[in-house]
Amino acid sequence: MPENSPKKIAFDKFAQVASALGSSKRLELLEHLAQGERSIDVLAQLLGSTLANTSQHLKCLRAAGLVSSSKVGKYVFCRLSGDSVIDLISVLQRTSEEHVAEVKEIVSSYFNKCDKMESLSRQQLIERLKGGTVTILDVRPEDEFNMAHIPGAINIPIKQLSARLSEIPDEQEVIAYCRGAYCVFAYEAVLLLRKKGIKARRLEDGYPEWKADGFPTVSGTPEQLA
Amino acid sequence: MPENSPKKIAFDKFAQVASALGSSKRLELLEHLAQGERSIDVLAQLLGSTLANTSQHLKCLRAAGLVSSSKVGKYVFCRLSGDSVIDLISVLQRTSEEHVAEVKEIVSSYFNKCDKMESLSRQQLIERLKGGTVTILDVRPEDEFNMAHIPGAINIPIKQLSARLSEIPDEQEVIAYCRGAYCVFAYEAVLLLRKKGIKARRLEDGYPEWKADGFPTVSGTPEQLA
DNA sequence: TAATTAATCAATTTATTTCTTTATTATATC
DNA sequence: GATATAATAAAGAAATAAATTGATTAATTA
Repeated sequence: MPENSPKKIAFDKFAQVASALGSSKRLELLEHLAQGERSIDVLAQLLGSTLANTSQHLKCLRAAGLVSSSKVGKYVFCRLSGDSVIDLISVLQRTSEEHVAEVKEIVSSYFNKCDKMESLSRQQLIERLKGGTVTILDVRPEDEFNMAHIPGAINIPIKQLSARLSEIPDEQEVIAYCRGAYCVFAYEAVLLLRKKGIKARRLEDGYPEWKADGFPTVSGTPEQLA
Repeated sequence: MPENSPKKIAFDKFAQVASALGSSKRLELLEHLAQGERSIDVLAQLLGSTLANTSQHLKCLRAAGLVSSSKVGKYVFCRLSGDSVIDLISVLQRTSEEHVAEVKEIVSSYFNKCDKMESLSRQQLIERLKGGTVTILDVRPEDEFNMAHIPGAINIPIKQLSARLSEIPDEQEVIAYCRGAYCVFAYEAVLLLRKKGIKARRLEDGYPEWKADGFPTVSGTPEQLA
């Protein structure tokens, strides 16, 4: 490929974007940002990394165009550059699941172990909702729920779930979701609920994919708890 | 993220797959493989790299599950693990185009310069074909055309195009395609044809995307010219 | 059987990444 | 104005990746 050809320049940029996705830490950052915007400070805490390190990773994501940011007071708030970033991550995950034996193994042995009757697709959930016989359970932390969630969902963070079982309506199947297809919260929730005799299934993806697909969402005041 | 959690393992794998895409050389390899299977020897020549170097890059792509291979005689033939690999690359390119200013700039100033009246989508081409008033021109090298191409297409490699203009039917618009959305062959073909007074446009993608989308293709005997 | 060729392996050098530490800048608060 | 805090920048150490070279392994051909 000629060194200064437009194709070479474009391919180098594609490679830069792919490289930005080539770190599990950055993928985790993107997963958090997919829930809503956050300050770098908070992201660092969520990752359990230093502020400097987190700042560097975000610099890389910004250089790749995947994340944008703006300063408000002394905080820099970061967000995904657009919903297509969620699509990209989603396709990356699905392609990996299809072609990488280890991922396939993890998914089938872990994420679907309790889900022999398969998890529910977004479209299936929509149809169930028309019947009105479903409880949508958002098991993410409260602040993520407050930023935005699926309409009609109730929020019980996974850590409080066993203590707050009484809040779940009787006689209805529960559909649990969390941060994404590979987030374990919803999986754990389904396990717990079934142990308690409650009929429960996992939504196949999480909030970000729901939003990126153009389905309706409810956004609360983004209590940007910095 | 806990070190040995299934999520961490999965994310590490996702990162490995993304990293495999994080090199313009490997992206170029994938582009060639998207046309059909090839021996490592031939791939090395196409890239202008050494055999050892190419072998190493392919090792990386195989480890990421994106490429598979099998030995026939003394040749190792490589191919994409599946059409979803084309989808992944496609989404990577489109997301980059959307969010990276440099790519957007290249695309608009280079790939669309002669295409103010926009390039044709796959679906649009299908509809045009029903009218029967279109010449589909495949400007890839002959061996790539022979491996597989869009039904009804005629093949004139870009290098021979100016000498073989007489083979193009009169009075019909020409739709040119090549290896992908960022391959310059089709662009150059359209430029040349228009200069000669022939009505011509670019297909927005290339052969790989056509195939990955499930549209019909014609596969010739894979003359594996090793 | 010897020689050739495709591919991999192994070792080396060079270049990039990643993470940590320390210093600096900007904003907010005391 | 002094101090605390969020973020970046800069510099260094450790780990990882890339390209080159030479040796090794198969399969083919002479």
